[in-house]
Amino acid sequence: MSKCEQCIVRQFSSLKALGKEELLKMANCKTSYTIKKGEPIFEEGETLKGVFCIKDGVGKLSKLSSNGKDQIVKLVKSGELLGQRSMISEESANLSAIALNDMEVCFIPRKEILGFFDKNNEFSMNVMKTICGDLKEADDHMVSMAQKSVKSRLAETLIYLEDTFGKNDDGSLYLQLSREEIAGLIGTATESCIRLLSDFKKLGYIDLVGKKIIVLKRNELIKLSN
Amino acid sequence: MSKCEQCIVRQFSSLKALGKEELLKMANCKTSYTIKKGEPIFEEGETLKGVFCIKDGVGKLSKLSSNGKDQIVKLVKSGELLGQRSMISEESANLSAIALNDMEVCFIPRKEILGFFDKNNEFSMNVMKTICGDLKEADDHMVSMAQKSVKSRLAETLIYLEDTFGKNDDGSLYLQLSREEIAGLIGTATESCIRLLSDFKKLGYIDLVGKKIIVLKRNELIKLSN
DNA sequence: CAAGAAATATGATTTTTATCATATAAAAGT
DNA sequence: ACTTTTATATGATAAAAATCATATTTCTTG
Repeated sequence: MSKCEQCIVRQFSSLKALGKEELLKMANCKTSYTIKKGEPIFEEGETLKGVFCIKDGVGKLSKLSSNGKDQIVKLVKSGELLGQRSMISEESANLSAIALNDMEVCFIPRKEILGFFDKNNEFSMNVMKTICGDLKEADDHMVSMAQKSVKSRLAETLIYLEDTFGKNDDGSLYLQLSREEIAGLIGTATESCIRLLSDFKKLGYIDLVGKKIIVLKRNELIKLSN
Repeated sequence: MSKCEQCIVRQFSSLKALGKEELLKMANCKTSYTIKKGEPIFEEGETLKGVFCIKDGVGKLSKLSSNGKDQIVKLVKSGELLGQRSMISEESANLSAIALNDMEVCFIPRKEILGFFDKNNEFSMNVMKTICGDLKEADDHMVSMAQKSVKSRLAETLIYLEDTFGKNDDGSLYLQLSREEIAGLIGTATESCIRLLSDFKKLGYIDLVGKKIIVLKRNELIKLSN
């Protein structure tokens, strides 16, 4: 069993507020495991028995719409906690969390987390700030969805993917999503997404090499995203 | 100066967790005032010096999109607190709050609110739960925006307005919004909104009497909203 | 490595939605 | 009460996006 005390990703999450004793106690009751690409950490409607701390990998939080399409609400990466909202609201999960590549996560039981809320005010404040950040993002995302064209949203998303997950040595976006996933992220039909990527390529804004996407003219994409 | 202790709407907000002493102290430092229809409580980008407790009336939280249109993110009514997010995140307001009819609000200074966070754990938990609720709503709203047609969203919104703000004696929706505001709520062009309302009327689902909207076939609207 | 499956790509067409134009009705100011 | 302004309504058209069809490419798996 690895020690939470030495875990680097903890520093990036609300858990950074925990003291030595709390960390030792947490290390004793946590379970860490691997989730394969495409597999769920939890699914919409599920009752969560604790929170998940992402040690490595990237996942998507998505919701199935009544038209059968999967809308990606948020992408999550190492350092983030999943399931906080369900702990606080005492409700089942509103979104499904699915691994986009192989992930390593730690599960921390509900009881432990609620204890931190009670005793550690800094932890509570950190969680609150995270959720407030999520709310701001969600509101902004909503306005984008409602007011911007699919083309703008695609441009915006490519910039977001570059800024958030970085690039490989060959300049391609580190996070490789399928066209369907990109479509789910911007809220459009897969074909429309593919078509617009082709358009961007023809304009010389990006290059497509297999599944890889290389941003060539960042500034043009930024212009389009408004 | 009215006493917070006897204020009914307090019971519906996070402030219900406050004790007698805290209420007396708050009553001393709060300012209550009236906001006329159409006037702002605060605007996007503004630095808030406290939170606003809505005593009476309805307001909209909206954001100006880069295309010049106003997207309504949320409607707020009596009992709700505004500006909590800004207090916690220590950021300027992400949304504008504008009165949809004459409103009465109380302003509670930042310092006072932060004190409650420090000392009153129940209050903190209440605020957290509220924000978690907002986040869930925002996520759901986002999926609607991205995946549903304008027609579905309009039907959904009419049902929401009926359920949330009720009806007048003549059966018309209590909250009278302009067509432009309804359009801002569902994220579409004003003309499209007007046209669809006319369609619904022709189908016999609603009736339009001037600005008033009367829901006639609730079930048909619910069907449409999926 | 070949065959089948899945993902990507592109064309053709339809549906949805926005935009522009203009008419009519309601509200507000003088 | 009448003019001006603003909101609502509707038609015509254009643009955006979805859908259906069908290649082509890439990935799997025996």
